[in-house]
Amino acid sequence: MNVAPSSDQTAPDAAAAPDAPRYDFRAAEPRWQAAWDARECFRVEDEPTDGKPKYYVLEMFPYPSGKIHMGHVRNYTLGDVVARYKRARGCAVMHPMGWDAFGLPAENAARERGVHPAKWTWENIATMRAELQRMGLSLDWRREFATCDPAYYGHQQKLFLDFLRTGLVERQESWVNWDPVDGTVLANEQVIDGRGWRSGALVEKKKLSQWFLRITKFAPDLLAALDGLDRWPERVRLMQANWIGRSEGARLRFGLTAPEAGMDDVEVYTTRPDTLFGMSFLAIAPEHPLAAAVAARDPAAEAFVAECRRLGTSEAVIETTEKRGHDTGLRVAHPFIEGASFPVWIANFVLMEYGTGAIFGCPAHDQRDLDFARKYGLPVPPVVLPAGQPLESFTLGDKAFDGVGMMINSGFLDGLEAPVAAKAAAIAELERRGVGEGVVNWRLRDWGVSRQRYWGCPIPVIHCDACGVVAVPDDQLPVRLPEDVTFDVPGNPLDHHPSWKHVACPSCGAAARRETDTFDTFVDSSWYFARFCSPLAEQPVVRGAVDHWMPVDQYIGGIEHAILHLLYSRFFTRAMKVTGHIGVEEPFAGLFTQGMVTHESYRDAANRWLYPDEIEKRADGSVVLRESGEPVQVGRVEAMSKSKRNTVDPGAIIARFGADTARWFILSDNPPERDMEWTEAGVVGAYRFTQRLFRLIEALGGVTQGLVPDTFSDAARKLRRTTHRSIVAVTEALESFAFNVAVARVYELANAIADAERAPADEQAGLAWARFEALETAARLVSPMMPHLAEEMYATLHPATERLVAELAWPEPDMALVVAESVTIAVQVMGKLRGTIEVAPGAAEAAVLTAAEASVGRLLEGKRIVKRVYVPNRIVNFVIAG
RNA sequence: GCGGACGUGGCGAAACUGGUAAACGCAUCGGGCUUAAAACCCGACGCCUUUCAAUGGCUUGCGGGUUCGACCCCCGCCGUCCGCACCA
Repeated sequence: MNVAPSSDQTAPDAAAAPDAPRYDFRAAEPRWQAAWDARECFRVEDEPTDGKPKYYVLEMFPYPSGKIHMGHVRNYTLGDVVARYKRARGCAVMHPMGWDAFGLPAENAARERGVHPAKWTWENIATMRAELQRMGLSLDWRREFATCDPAYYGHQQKLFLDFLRTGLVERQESWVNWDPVDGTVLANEQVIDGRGWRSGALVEKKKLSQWFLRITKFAPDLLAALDGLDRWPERVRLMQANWIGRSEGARLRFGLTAPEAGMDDVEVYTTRPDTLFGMSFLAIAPEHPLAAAVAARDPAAEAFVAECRRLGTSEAVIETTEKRGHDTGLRVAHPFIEGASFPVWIANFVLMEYGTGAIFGCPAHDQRDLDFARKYGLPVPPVVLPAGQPLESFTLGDKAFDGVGMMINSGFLDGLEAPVAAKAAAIAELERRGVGEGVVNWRLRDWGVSRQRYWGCPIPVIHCDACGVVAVPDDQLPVRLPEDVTFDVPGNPLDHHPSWKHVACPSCGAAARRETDTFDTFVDSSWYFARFCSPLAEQPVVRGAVDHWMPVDQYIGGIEHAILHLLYSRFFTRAMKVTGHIGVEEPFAGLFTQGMVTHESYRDAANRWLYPDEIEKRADGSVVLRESGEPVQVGRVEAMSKSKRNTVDPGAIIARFGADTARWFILSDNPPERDMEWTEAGVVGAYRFTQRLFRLIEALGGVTQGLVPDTFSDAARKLRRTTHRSIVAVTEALESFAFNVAVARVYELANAIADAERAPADEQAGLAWARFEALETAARLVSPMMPHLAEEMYATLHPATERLVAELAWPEPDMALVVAESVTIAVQVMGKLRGTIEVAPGAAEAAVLTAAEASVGRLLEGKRIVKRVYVPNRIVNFVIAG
């Protein structure tokens, strides 16, 4: 705390003090930002003709929630390093920024504080834009847009209508969380312990007719194409593959022993038809039509179904709730076992959305079924004997067996291997009997995009009693949100609006109603990357521009988007290809997912959360309240969140330490894919380094770079080797996203420069020149990370220059200087390190072995060398006997 | 519950393709500069045994395995975190 830049640093007397030369970020950062602006360093054209290779860097655009947070600082710093580095490498870099501006928080603000969502959003955008600009990001701000602007969402409506005409849109029914008191649909996050967050009312599932984008049409391709995304993290591809969830199994029909409400069988999907002989019951989802039929005549069943409805639609909640069921009294016949029948249960863990909404329960070989069977005392007949286990000793406890084994108690399947061989045999038999067939099933569901909300893009259709659903004609786009809405009544303001929804049918002219639902905000973010290529165009995208810039070469954002946003964007790009808007199928060629920013959390004696600003860390290690000196409990390090008050405001950090310091620290501490802990000590350390680098320049005493000297002292040669090795090392680190390593290499270079400052008098030959070279190199190597300081360093070294580091090419290493003069080889005996030897690089094997043997002679005395392992330039290992 | 990841000194971490574990930074300690403090500069710093010392022993969450050699590959545990379709 106490080493923060103090006010005296900018005070006139301190600035005049000859012994306190300081890099003044407060003056320098705005000055260099203005210089970049004036020279339009970061501008690129929609359809450039300069022949440079294109490189599109994009970070996930922010939701304008109020102020930027540290996650944004991390995200945009990472992207900016890439953008600046690639620019230096000769690419034409497109690096745009915009606003994911529709969403629930704006509506919450309207309801809680009476501020209009548009006003709230645009004010937030203005604040956050200014904050981002203070970070010194190399953005082409001319491309900025917000998704809540009709100039953006009107084009989105056009895309939707194109999808509609192409058969990529469908109306389907689906279940939503319904708050009966607020009369509104709730997001899963708004359902807390089964109750609406605002009203506290018990939430119910309700069926609504909604718009769906047919992402399932592309399921096979979305899965197969994952293989080609070789610059995506493996774990993201895995998560997507699991989400798409291709499975091979069987669909089969179980005949009811007595028909119910006109239904005489139940269709089931299973991935394990081989375990059919281990059936114990059949279970249907509470939303299944058969469940509704039973509930209509059985009050107990109705009560159970109603209770399940209160669970809401969250899969996580459904699957973690205790498994419960209700026996309907109905029975189904077994497809293979003559005369056998099984009870039909309604079960709260069966999902209507997956498969057919009905399963057959085989408790011995499925954990959920086993939990259910144990609870209700249903039989658990085993049909797969684990490989290598004797039949007599095989019993089932609380763990279902789902591994490889041999079929038993299974009629014609006995002796076959489960699951693969037995599965094929079971499907063949189902098909022969005509009661079922082998199918491929997908977990992926169509994408419901209807939201009963105001602050979103209106869905551009009109409902006419005569004509049905009619598309809004293109020339009437955009369908604009009305501004005069009120939030004092529950429900969707668009629906309450006195006039907005009442329109004439475009087809027959009769009185009709606008669709009052708006789009899921994921729609907005599913094509913004394409819009950035021609943000002012009259049509959604311009082929010349998207064909040039797409795909995004490097996309950067949080791991929390690993599935939905990325999958929707991949789908949308494919859909836009079908409708002719774009030529590529994959939007993001390269993906990097960053970790979260975390911080310690603090509470006072009464267990109330405290902001980091409210506490003070004393030298003795105690932590107290700044105001009162009362003790503070230091809690876990966890993700920054408003509720735990463990947030640090980037605006305040930048004001105190400067943008470069914030950028440097956020890059320096961990690998960017990992969570990082924001600490006061870390920022202060980064700040000190900015000053140190600048001091090293001033220590040169205004030397300018003359001709290359004829001779270099050992010290000068050593520094030059470090300089050129640093270029190689930093370049490699930046290329591989190891920014923390790049930072470490810069520290090493700075240490080497400081060492050179202290070289003795007889080592001065060429040393000043070498120091100049090292410092200029340092300025250029840090420029992607600390761009303002880099400019200031460069301008100080070259007082007459007009050039900006932002316009310079990346430094090239002199490889002749990089090669080592000698290498250290580890000498091991039996794999244990026993010594080291110095040899010339590439020395002959025999000579190295002789030297190695001599170096560990004692340990080899009286022993027989069985084997000599020799790895050039690395190790020698002697394996001995006796 | 299902799916995905992560685990190395006091702390954040580094370690190429299986080849000297701990680069670099933070914290701490010692010294210099200073009337003094801060800042700054120099040095030490994985753990253990030992009076000292190292050319000693141990060490990458835990337990096994493969290998001349394992943070890295394989098997089994433990712990922590993220996602689960209407938050963005």
